[in-house]
Amino acid sequence: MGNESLNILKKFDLRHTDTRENILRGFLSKSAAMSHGDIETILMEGFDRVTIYRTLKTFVDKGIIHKILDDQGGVKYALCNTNCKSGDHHHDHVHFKCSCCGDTTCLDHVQIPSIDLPIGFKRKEINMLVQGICPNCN
Amino acid sequence: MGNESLNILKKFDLRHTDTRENILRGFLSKSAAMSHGDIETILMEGFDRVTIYRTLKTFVDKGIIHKILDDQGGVKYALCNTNCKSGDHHHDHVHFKCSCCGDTTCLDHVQIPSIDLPIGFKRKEINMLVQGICPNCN
DNA sequence: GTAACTGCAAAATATTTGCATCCTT
DNA sequence: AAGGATGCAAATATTTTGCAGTTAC
Repeated sequence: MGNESLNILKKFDLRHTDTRENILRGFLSKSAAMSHGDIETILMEGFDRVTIYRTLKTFVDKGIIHKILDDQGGVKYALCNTNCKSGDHHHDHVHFKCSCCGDTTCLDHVQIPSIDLPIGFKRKEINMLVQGICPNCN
Repeated sequence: MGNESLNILKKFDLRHTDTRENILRGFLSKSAAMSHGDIETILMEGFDRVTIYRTLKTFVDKGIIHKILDDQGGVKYALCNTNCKSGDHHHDHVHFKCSCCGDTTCLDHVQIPSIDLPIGFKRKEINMLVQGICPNCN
């Protein structure tokens, strides 16, 4: 068994520090995506804003977490489920934001449907954000 | 014929001012979405940053333009093509961002495909952002 | 020991608010 | 004339950068 967050840090060749371990623990224990503010909250006092920014950046770069944007430009982060590698994210799943509780989640098993683009357009990556009501609020 | 931007202002019950007319002219003459910075550029000097913010907000509220976010959270605006009313936008089309030239456009004729959500989720609104290469850069 | 990581200060950016003045209707 | 719109200053919010000190390996 061992400590899941430690394993992740080791797997991605990152040093083990308190901030990193706690942030990872937060992600592992919560299914919804977290904003910078959410993370500040779970860390309580004693952690530096800047360190959080840098930690999140590091995690995104390594492919441990990915950025999620809502319709208003709000930034959140969530664990990468599949095999994302450094600088190479694969997220062809849908993001869902509940307009009631505000939680944003990755619908890992919902594939983004294919789409017919007009002539001349070449698709590379698709992001899809669905807004509505989640099961908890329904 | 007359002045298109004047007509729009009249239609939406807004006063005719230089800033508004010029910003609208900008939108009408450009097919790609514009960021706050883009607008500052086309207006050249003599216009206040704050006024632009307020003008854009007014236009969004009235349903003249809509906000578009790219994958990095960049904010752009584009004219509403269809019949959007005050506080009630209808944008079931796809947004396309060219990773080459950076232009973001509304693919008005591409409908967002329907999607099967897991049980318990209720869809309200869907946003779709496709990234790739546009015809101009292809 | 050394490179990586943190924490603090400060800079750079982005957006909002208050208020006096000016302009459209 | 009157309310709406603007411009300036300043407040907020968000993210980045520099650097010295600390820590994991």
